[in-house]
Amino acid sequence: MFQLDLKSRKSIYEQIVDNVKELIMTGVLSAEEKLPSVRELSKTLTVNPNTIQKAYRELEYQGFLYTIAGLGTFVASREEIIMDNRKVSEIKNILQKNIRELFYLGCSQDKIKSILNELLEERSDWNDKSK
Amino acid sequence: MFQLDLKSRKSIYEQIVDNVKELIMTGVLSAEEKLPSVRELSKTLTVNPNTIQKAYRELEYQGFLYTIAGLGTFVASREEIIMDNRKVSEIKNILQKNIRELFYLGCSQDKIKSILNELLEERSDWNDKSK
Amino acid sequence: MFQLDLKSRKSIYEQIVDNVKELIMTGVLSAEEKLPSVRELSKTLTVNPNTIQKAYRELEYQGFLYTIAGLGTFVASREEIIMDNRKVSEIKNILQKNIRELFYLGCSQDKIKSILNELLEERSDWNDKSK
Amino acid sequence: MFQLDLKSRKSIYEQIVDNVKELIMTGVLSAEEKLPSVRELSKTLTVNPNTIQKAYRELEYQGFLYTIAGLGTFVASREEIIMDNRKVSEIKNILQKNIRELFYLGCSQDKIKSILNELLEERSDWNDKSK
DNA sequence: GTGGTCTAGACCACT
DNA sequence: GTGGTCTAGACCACA
Repeated sequence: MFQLDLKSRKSIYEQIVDNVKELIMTGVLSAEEKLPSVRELSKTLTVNPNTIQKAYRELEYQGFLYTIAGLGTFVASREEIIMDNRKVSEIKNILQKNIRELFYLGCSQDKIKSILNELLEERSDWNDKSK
Repeated sequence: MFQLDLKSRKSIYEQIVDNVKELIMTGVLSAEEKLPSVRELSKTLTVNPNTIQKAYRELEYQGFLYTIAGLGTFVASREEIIMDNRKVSEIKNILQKNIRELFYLGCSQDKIKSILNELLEERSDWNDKSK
Repeated sequence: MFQLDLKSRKSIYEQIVDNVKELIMTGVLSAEEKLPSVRELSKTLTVNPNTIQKAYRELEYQGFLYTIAGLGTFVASREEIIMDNRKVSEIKNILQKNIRELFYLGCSQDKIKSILNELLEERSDWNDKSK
Repeated sequence: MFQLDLKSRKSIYEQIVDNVKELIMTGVLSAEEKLPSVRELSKTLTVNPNTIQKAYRELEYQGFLYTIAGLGTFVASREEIIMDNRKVSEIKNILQKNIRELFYLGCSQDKIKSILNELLEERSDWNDKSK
């Protein structure tokens, strides 16, 4: 499914959150699909079950997963995710900070534009895949 | 100089790092300018001096500041900051992740484009200021 | 009859209990009426029979249903339900807690009053229906 | 501060959440006030620190507390709490369910009204206290 | 000192 | 089998 980087300063559960989120957002995991059980993924990644559960719960809070106790954990359908304006402006701030940093590192405005366009194109790609 | 948001989940030292970086990148703090001393800023922000110390050290490590013992801490000139390709691609990853999330939250491609353009425009603004 | 919300954090058997209780209390199911058999409801809701069984048992315990072996499960007549003071004060506590929360969430006293009145009115409605 | 009921089917962390919420909503704990540290409360209640932390985190998610790592956990000011309509209608459902049950238990409409009024009055009481 | 993360392993309720 | 809770105890980063 994915691999952990134990050397990263990111905590394990955060890495799991990010990886699962990416799998969902790129369409590798599709709506209503069952995720590996807590114990199963715990074995696969050789990580404590509590850590997996923490990650799954965080993803639930963020609206990406839902859980049926006794049955398992599933990918939420995209319609369930509420267009949260606080979240959007939070992301905007992160983008702003990073674009500034790119500039300060010496990237020209054109280079930055081309980077952003590239990222937008890639978005279209996996958007098509999920069709 | 700037204000801290104690209710943020960001750690205090991280907020200081980000704020100082922003002041430098937007040209509010210009090259060779002296920063407030650790003790001074510690009083201004009513924050533990160790926390300021840690933030300054981090900024030094990232190349934004330099310290002369006995004199103080100063803003490094922009040329000192190496066009670091690892750093650039790291930022690219962050941008990618966040653009994906915007899309997944329900933003249309056009909306995302307009957000990015807005951020690029804003960049031009303070680019002019720093001239 | 009713639908389950698998994405709810409520357990399935609890949802069944609540739904059946509601149907009884609003008069949709009337006294002495036969409920679908465990197997039948299990098919309708595509839910494990054990889960239905557990819900029926709970409703029996609470006094809303009674079972005659070999015949089926039936709605108890309202007189069977004892005016249980412990139960009443328990509900009072729940109401108190939730009214407090409404207030704390920023609802004005008037708004809360109008909400409560609305709920009382609605009560009169289905009270009439059951006549 | 408060006591746990180990016999309750409510989980320990849930009891802590409810108790702290009540203390905040009744004004016993006021805005910006520091809560006992995780370890401290853990000793007071003779409960594992992880359990306390889980409760504090849940309260943070709900907007009642905020945390500064290394400093402690504090009561959020009421203005921070967003009037969440989903939450309000969720509470409305709970109220509805319980009012229905009161009626079904044999309470007259007048008795229910007087109960609700009593609860609204009590609200005014501690509202005054917090002035 | 504070909270944050993680492990190992146990027990419970629900499906 | 599934997730949910809890304990005991360790280690880390931050203030």
